[in-house]
Amino acid sequence: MTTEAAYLKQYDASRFPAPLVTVDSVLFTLHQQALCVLLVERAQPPQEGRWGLPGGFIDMAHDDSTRATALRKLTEKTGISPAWLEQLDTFSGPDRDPRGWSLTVAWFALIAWADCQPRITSVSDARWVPVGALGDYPLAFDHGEIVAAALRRLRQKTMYSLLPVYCLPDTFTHGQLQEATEIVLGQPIQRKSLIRRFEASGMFEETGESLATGARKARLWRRKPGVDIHLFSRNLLAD
Amino acid sequence: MTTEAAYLKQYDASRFPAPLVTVDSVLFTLHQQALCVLLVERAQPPQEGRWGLPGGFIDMAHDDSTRATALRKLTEKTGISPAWLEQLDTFSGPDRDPRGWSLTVAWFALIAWADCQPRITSVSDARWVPVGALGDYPLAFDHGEIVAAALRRLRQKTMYSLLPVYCLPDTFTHGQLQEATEIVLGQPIQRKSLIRRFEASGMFEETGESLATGARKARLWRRKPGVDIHLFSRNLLAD
DNA sequence: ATAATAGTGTCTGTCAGACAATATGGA
DNA sequence: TCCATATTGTCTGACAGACACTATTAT
Repeated sequence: MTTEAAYLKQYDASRFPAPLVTVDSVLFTLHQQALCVLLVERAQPPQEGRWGLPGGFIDMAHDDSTRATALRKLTEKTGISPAWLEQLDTFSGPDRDPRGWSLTVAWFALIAWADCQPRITSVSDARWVPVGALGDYPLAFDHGEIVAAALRRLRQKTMYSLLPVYCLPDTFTHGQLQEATEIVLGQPIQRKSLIRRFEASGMFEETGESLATGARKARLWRRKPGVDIHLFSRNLLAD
Repeated sequence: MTTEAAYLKQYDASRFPAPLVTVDSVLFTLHQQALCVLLVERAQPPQEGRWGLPGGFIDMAHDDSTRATALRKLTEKTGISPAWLEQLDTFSGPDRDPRGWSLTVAWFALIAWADCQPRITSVSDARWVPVGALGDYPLAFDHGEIVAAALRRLRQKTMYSLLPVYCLPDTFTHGQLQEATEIVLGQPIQRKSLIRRFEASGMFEETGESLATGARKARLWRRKPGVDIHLFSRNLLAD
């Protein structure tokens, strides 16, 4: 038996103290002109009754990675996979969870409201909360900080990509993307600048359909399958 | 006793299986016109004899966060704190470590070669490896992937900030920053563009001294204390 | 003086901001 | 037709790329 094999045979991870590891996600969507985040009411201690991010422990028997854990937990709540999912950061320390030294891997996700609305309303412990109304929800642990970090990431990335499309349904108009972008950034943007980027990105194709929202019909677009997000070399709203 | 307090009293984290958690850092520096990464030869199994990133387990009695773990491990090897330290990503899964389901929090760090060189040469198991020579070093676990991710982060961020200054000594010249930037990006940049950004960043002040490297003396600069890194709204080398 | 490196001036190209002009479709 | 919204045209400004030009210092 090699040294390596002998070592592994006698190795017992449970002999060492380990931090409490969780995976939490900040899932955003857009609904009624507001940026919303998915919160879950905690049914068990610790912090029973407070609101928190959807997440939980890694299921080592089934999860391939913390991404899988995040997806599993989000799918339980929304019924579908988010259109966008990226790792945000980790948050750790001896005091953030009363059970002891803990570490959470935080993920940042986007989804179209229409795609998961039926499931959310049927899950009574989950709720979409407009980010402006977060003050009314006492958040568990350091989840407020995590949401704040996710918001910064979303806003920063919206400056140099068309990330808000991942909050829109499969087909959408320029106007919907403009509205989504303005809600995320919290200020109006130049439609012309957006459309220039939209063309330059190479990410989209026309469906041939069009949508009458108010006056003139607007063309409908979809994301080209298999095409990655385009990052621009300049920011919007550079000031 | 409240429900919460009762719950915490009976809670025993060790009853639940937990992933193996480590903290690893990718520390870069510049030396002899090359971008180098600090590697450590593994003295213990698993993967004894292979090279890996400096890192290890969280010391829950002393580390306030995984940042503290990263700093502690880096300081052991280099003798000083890195000039730049940010979280890179986490890497996790059942197969990346032979001991079982594991998760590593990866940090990305920069330091000036002169600031830690004496210590490194005296620590026989640590070595600066030029990134071009990484092929000669069989890396443990998925540390090759982690280094690749750190390199992408470094190069991307160099496009919209003056991040390579954190690889320079306390005082430095425009020429040294240009050289550092060119080594990181792997291609020449316009000195004029760099100096325009240097001025606009507001991050630096003259020392009053100057340095004769070859011909005309160059002014020496230092980072203004307490001033954060400046992010530009456009990339260099946008193409 | 010459060479070599430091530092400046300035023109061009790209793309975001601004907003005017035109197109379309329903009432 | 008229209005609201969609879409396009085009001018301006900021800033990176390019490169010529001037300044300084060791030899």
